[in-house]
This record gives sequence, structure tokens and C-alpha cells, in this order.
Amino acid sequence: MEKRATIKEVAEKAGVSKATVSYVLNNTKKVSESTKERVLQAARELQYAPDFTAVSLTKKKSRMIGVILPLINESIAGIMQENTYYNEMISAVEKTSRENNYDILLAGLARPEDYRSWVQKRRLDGLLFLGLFPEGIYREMHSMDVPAVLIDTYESHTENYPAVNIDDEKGGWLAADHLISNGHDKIVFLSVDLDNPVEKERFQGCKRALKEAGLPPPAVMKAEDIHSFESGYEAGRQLFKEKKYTAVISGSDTTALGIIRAVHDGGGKTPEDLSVIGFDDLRLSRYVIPSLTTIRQHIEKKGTLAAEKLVRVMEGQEEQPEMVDVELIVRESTGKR
Amino acid sequence: MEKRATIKEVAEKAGVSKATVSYVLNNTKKVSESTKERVLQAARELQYAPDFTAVSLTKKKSRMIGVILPLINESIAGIMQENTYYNEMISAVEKTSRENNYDILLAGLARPEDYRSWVQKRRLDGLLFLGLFPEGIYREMHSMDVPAVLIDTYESHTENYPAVNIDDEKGGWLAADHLISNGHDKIVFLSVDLDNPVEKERFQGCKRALKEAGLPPPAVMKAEDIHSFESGYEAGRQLFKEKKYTAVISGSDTTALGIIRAVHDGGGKTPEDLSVIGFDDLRLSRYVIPSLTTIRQHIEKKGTLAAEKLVRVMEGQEEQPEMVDVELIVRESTGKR
DNA sequence: CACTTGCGGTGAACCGGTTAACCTTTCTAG
DNA sequence: CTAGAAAGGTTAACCGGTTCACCGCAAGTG
Repeated sequence: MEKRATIKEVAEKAGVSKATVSYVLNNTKKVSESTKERVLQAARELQYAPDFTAVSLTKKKSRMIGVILPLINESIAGIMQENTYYNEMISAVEKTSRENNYDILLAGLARPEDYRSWVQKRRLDGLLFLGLFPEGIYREMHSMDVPAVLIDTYESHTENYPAVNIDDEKGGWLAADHLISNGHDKIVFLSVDLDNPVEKERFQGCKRALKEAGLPPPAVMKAEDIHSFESGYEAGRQLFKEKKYTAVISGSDTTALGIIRAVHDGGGKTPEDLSVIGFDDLRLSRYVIPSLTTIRQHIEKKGTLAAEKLVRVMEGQEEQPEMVDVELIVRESTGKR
Repeated sequence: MEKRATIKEVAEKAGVSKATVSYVLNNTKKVSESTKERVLQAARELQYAPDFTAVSLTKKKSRMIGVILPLINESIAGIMQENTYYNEMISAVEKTSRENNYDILLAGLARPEDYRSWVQKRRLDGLLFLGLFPEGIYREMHSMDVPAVLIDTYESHTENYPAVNIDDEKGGWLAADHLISNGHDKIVFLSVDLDNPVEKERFQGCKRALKEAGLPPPAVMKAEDIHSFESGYEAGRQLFKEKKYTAVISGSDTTALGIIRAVHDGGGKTPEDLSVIGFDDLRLSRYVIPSLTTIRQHIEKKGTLAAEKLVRVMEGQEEQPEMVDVELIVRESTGKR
């Protein structure tokens, strides 16, 4: 229908040159009040909005930031469908970005080389990595000199990118300490991979708590992944069958829910048969039955902080890593031994 | 660090003109095998990826689609954090889009005029509306002739945009019928606004089921919104206090969870004290305790369908509305009267 | 009164691609 | 042997903005 108006049309309508229109709209050079008014009027009437693809070309800034999510089965669906952690994060990021006039592009990318070409193609001004990615990626990104902020990653991998973390060690400690003070001594730590820095930190925290209580390090049980209900369910089934432990520390609330369900299906009860402690404190965690004892991390705050940090980095400022505090939230899924 | 390579550099390196490079890369004109090889080689070595902002400018296509979410409190957070329905949808959309070489831009827009300028600024090739928006928006969009596909909206509003729906009437019917055949006759329908076409359809379905069973139309109870745990909790609290009804039909699984929790907190049990039936069948619905009886809509399928439809519309094809089937999933949150 | 200065504005190059029009060579056919 | 077509490239205009260099004119200066 209507064609979008261009700057040329606005210029003609206002009887000035393209340059003047640009100066007026960007407030980037002195223009007399009267012409300014004429230009603005014309722009308004034509419903003019500058074409960012053209602007990006000259300014070399797209005002878009890429938000990169981990893939499960070649798709971000795995993560977004199962674990609302990411959703809470994304919404916070979207909000902060919009407030700073950035649009966000959402993607899960498969092959490392896709990252580079994505950034190049879209001229992304910055990148937000949600979670841990293969190490090579960061180096690759670094070599193209694109601002980035990392969430939930540790220094060993970051190539000096600023990161936003939580205090995972403390989280692990809080979880273990809570269980210990409820009389548990047969505690198991559910883990996908203790080499993952996040899990490693949490595990360190657990160990420290147990040590402080004069107990040996916790047992470790392998899980398929840290995000899904199903992997929790599977773990829960085994734990309930073996009956070797009285408490389990799970990597996420989502997984905790799976464990609890498995215990239930096996005929057991939470926390009577198995105390379960989650991680994250998702929205739903206070509503499920039993509600989840969990380590709360302020997800929204983390997302906001990361986005703000990215904005500053894109503006050329130096930024330091930041650590968000965690907190133990005691609810119904854990109990006295 | 490294500057991104431009087509000019590739051309020089390969000893040909910019045009030739473009022809080779887009396979849009005959070029001899030998030159083609040289060009590809040069492109590879320089890690060249065409700049989409430049491409968009000439082709007048950005290969980006905008995904628009409803706002709660000026942010999409409200919806993404509470109700995973949207997340499941978005992931499906992202996947399908990527497969078709489109990137997605995520946004919740506040004022109607923002939509227009957003589309213009970003040169969006198409729009996906998730949910119902103020009527004026669609007209506005229509006037700019941008392809769009609507999800969960009904004709009265759509200005002839193709839409992807579920059979809400049937959903309502299935829910009511299930309850009736379990002996319930004091059923309440939880609703935000019966003028909302989605809710209206579901309510129609309920009424039909009750009528077919020789019962009067169901009572209606007002809820704050259809998406949040909290609005369910509030409703549940009241319902349990009044004890006038034996079963409630909720607008979403999220809300259902809130209801169940409220009953629990009041000292009651689900389904013994109140049968609760949800809508959506989210991932978590089979894991919570009690697991939710619900009307399943294949969310992922809906998202995929909608994205595919949008791709076709953007390619100039005519498209018809589509309706996805729903299905009753019986679990633990409903029981015999 | 001639000479700078400042104001308000314009022209044109440029960003990085695409593509229509055109130009050489070489091949084919009459 | 020559006209015409096909093959393989190149040139240059264009997309819609931004911005640098420059320009005309009125006001200020010595």
C-alpha cells in the first residue's frame, strides 16, 4: 500500500536538502528554528522513520544485539521449553535493551563458524552469551572484536570478556549446609559434568560445608543434563530405588521437579523419603507441591545487569565481572532427617 | 581487530570485479568454473560474509521477522516469566525461521505507533503476533502492507490476516464433558473477559457440553489474567473458601497450578476438594503433583505452522487460516465427584 | 571600507552490496 | 568469410541514509 517515506521525500516536502533533514532529526548540527519546524512537520505528516539498514551502513552500528542460547538437539527449544530460567533472563534482557534503544536478535547457533558470519551479516553491535559454550567460540568472537558479555561462565573460558555470575560456591555451600543442619549426612550431588565451572564451584561449596561439619565429600550422581524435567525424573527414579541417600542437591528447579515426581511415582514422598533442593528459584517453585527449597538467584537482576553492562561495553567503557548474591529459600521439599 | 572483509576486497583478491563476486556468491549469473573457484577461494580466505544491512538496502528485504508479544506492566517479562506457553511457541518459531534463513527480532511494543516505526526502521519482512492485540494495530499494519500471521486470534479482528488457531470451542467442550462424565455438575469457568474471542469460544464449548447433558450454563468467575500463577492462586483461594463448586475450568496450566496451590494452602486437596482442569499441556504439567488434567494444544506445532505460513506469505502466496486440533489429557488434577 | 567570522544551509562522496546495460571474445552457421 | 549469438566479464547507477567540505550572506571588527 503506502510506500514508506524516505528522507528525500521529507526533504522535498520541507523544501530543504537531505542533509538538513538528517541534521534536524539527529540534532547533530545547528539548524534555524523555522526550518527545523518545517522538517519535523513534514516528517510527521509522512510518518517518516529512518531506515536502519541504511543508517547501519554509514554509522557502522546496527543497534542490534545478539542473544545466544545453547542448543539442545539443534534447537534452542530444548532449553526454552524446559527451563524457564532462560525465559526469565531473556525478558529482562529484552526490557533493558529496548530501554537503551537496542533490538535483540535471538538465536541458537549450531556450528562455530555460524557465529562469526551471523555477527558479520547482521552487523551486531554486541553479543550476550547465555550459558557456557565451546571454548573456541569466545576466541573466535574476540578475534572479530565484537563486544560481548557472558552470563554464567567463569574466567578460564572468557578471553577477558566481562561476565555476570552468581556466587555458585556459596550456593553450593548454602544448599549443603541447610541439609546438614537438618540432620542429613547422606547427601548426593547431581551433576552433568564436574568440569563445567559452574557445577564445579557449586560442588566445591558443598564439599566445604560437609567438611566444616566434619563429614566426607558428597557422593556425585551423573545426570543427562542440568535443565530438563526428564533428566531429573530419571535420577529420581534411581535414587528412590537405591535408597542410599536422604537428600539430593539438584542443579536446577526444573530438574528438582523431575526428581520429586519420580519419587512420587515410586510411591514415596518428598521430603519424607528424599529431601530435594533446587537451584534458581523460578516463578513456579513457590507454587508447586511440595514447593521447592532452593537457592535463589535473582535472575531478572542478572539479566538486567548483563544487558546494562553490554550497553556500556558497546559505548567503549571498560567493565569488570560482576557477581550476584544468592540466597537460601527454605520451603517444603526439604525436611528433617 | 580484523576488519570484516568487504566484497571489494574479495574482488581484488580474486582479480575480478565486485559484480562478478556477487554473481558467484548468489549464483545469479553464469560465471566460468575457474573464476568461480578463484572467487570462492578468496571469499573463504577472507572469511567473507555479505553484509545484510547493505543487501537489505538494495533487495528491500531484511530477512528478519518481528515476533510481537503482549506486554504486562510495560514489558514482555510478565508473559514470558509466568507462562511457558509463549516460550514453547517462540522456540518453535525461532527454529522454523532459522531453517528458512530468517532471523527473529523479539519485542513487546508499548504504543501503537511504535509498531509502524519498528517495522519501518528495521525493514521487517514479516510479523508474527502472539496473542491478541488492540484492534487498531492490525489495521495500522495492514495499511503498511507488511505480511503478518496471527496466532490465537479470531477473524473479527484480523483484517484478513491469516491466523493459526486451535479449536477453542472443542477445547471448552472437552473440558466440560470430561468433568460432567465424572459426575460434576457444579462447574465454574474462570475467565478474564468473555469478550475475548478465545475465551468466548471456550465458554461456548462448555455451555454446549452442559446443555447436551441437560445442565444449565456454567458459572463464571472473574480472574485478573489468564497467564499468571498469582491470578490462579487468588481464584483458588476464593473457590476453596466458598465451596460452591466442585470443579473449575482454568484458562491455562499456569493458572491451574495457582489454583491447586491455593487449595492446598487452604488445607484442601486436589482433586478431592476441587477438580481442576487446565489448558495448554505445558511441559511441566505432567511432572507437577498432582499432574494436570488439561486440554492439550500442540504448541510447537502451532508455532511451526505459523512461521511456515508467514514464510509463504512473505513469498507472495495466499494463505488460509488454519486450525490445530486439541485433545483431552486426563491426569490427576480431576476426579470423580 | 575591506576583512574576518559565524550562521544556516547545500552538494557530493561514501557505506557495501545488487543488477541492468553494455562490452569483448570466441564459437557457430549460412 | 562474415553476421550473429553465446559466454564471461565489467561499468555504473542505485538503495537511503550520514557527514565532510564548502558556500553565500549578514554581522562584527579595526
